[in-house]
Amino acid sequence: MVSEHSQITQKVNDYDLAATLNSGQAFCWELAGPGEWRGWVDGKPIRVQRGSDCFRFRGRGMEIAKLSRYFQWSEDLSAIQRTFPDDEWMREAVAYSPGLRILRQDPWETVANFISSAMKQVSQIQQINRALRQRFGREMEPGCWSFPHWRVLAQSTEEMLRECKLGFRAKHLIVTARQLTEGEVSLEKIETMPTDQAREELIKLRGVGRKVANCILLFAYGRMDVVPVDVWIERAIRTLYFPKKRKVTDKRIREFASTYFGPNGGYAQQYLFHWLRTREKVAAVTRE
DNA sequence: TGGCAGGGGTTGA
DNA sequence: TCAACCCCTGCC
Repeated sequence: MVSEHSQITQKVNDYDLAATLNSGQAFCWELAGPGEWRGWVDGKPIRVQRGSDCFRFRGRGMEIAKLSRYFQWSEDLSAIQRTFPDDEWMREAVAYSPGLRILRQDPWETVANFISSAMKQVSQIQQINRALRQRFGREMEPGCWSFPHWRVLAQSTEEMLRECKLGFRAKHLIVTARQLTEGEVSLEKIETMPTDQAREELIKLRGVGRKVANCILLFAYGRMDVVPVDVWIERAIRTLYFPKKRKVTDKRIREFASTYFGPNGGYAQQYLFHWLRTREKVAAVTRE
């Protein structure tokens, strides 16, 4: 028996859905219509639309607890923002998209996405996510394929993964899928580990280095103090916070990132990242 | 239309 | 510390 589509309306405050879904943390969302997004929560295809003070969800078998955990609308955003450093750049980044949130995503899909992300742009990571679903996932609704379990990818071949536009990352993803299948690393156990230990554990996975591990900790395990330093954040820290110093080592940048932005540094980083990326796009479009 | 540089990172020497 | 990895995109 196929359950019917249902609808859930949830009141939300301070939530910029577009910025949140489009800020390089999740790769399974696409615009389905004006203000309506199509994507996945808890392995189920859903649609979400922003009303004036609410979200309207449509889908089959949705659970409010799962939606709440994924979208994190209960987090007190202004309390989080109050922990950010009070400087000109942070103020500008927060003012640019004040309702930007950090989602709580499925660990495995986050691992796979960020292994795929090495030297890739957001749109390309989205393409890979889609290709993996179509090639290896289950069709839950016409045109909607679930993200494949690691056991499925572990049984595939590097060649098959390369057909999903993974390039040299295909090797990394298939080895990681096999490591998980063999129980070499447990994504479930990481949930309760202290952050440093969790990071070491994630780095055991092939294709996961420090930056990718930090993304996984922030976007899948809710470790809000973890700041992934990618080239955007590195560039931002160099130009915004060390404008006069010529030689600032990478180590110094990482140390600065992990202390300066405070107990919710990962959140702060996401505001800077989104502001820099889209501001540049806006500048490119409006350039005379 | 085609050639070319370069990219949100990791690995292994 | 640095080249190699693969391929898509944007630019000329």
